Amino acid sequence: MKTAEQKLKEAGIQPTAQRMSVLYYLLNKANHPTAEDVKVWMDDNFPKVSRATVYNTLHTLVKVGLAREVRLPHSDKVFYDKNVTPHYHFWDESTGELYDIDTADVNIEPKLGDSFTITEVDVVIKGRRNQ
Amino acid sequence: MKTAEQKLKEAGIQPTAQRMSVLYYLLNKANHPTAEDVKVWMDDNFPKVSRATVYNTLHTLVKVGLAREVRLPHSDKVFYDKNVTPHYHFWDESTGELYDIDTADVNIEPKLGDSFTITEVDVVIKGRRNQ
DNA sequence: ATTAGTGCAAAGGATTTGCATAAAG
DNA sequence: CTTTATGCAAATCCTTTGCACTAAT
Repeated sequence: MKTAEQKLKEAGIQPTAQRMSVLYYLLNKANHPTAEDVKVWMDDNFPKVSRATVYNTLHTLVKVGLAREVRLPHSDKVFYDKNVTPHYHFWDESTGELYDIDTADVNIEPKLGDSFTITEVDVVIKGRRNQ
Repeated sequence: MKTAEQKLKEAGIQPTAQRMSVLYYLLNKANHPTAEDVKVWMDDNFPKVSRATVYNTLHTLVKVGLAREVRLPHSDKVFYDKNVTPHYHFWDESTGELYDIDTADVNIEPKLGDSFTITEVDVVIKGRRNQ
């Protein structure tokens, strides 16, 4: 398993201490964190980061393909997703937890006709995880 | 076809001039407007409204079931939808236009297993409208 | 008279920006 | 030394809040 440092190097950006920590958190500790979640974790686990660097870092990770931004129907905040492959989301409305759903687990057949060219399909399923 | 005034009365709220105008715009002129879109239109077509009243009115319309809030993957803003029945959205990424999609036009079969209870499925299809 | 609705200005939360300092190539 | 990254504070954007004023019931 690659380290955050390795991933940053492979992505062609400097593996600074801040970036390594943010990416480590995103990959190993967090579940779809917001920028504020990252900031809070960094404040507890890193000598010192500014909010600007947290935002800069997240944008950089998105730009180099190590993270994705996710906007969800239930919130105005932007969430960051370590899963950069196509997938859907399940949002547990009682806990607020967000789960990834494999595209294979949801069969989707849009019949929109020739006048529409589809480039992407976003799906968010709301509900509850039982028991 | 019912007037905005009739709809407001039937919804059990006072058909004030501001509310009638906002609802008229939403029903007959706008396509998924933001609060700011409403404000701009009101500034051009109504003697005087405050931003607070625009927001209050939109929230009220949502509360009484005459509108719905929509949050989309491409924007941080909240959009208001006159279509309060279940439906999906198509977002034209070259024009920014938003179209409603009938649920019948997208066959969706989630196979999530017994541990998930689904209450709602949100779908946003991105692409281009041809020609 | 009470309640409901409006307007204004101030406050709030999330994110971005400008610029100065620091670190890396 | 030239570029890249970080930090801070101020600014911006969207939305909400508090409170006074006005209009309905």
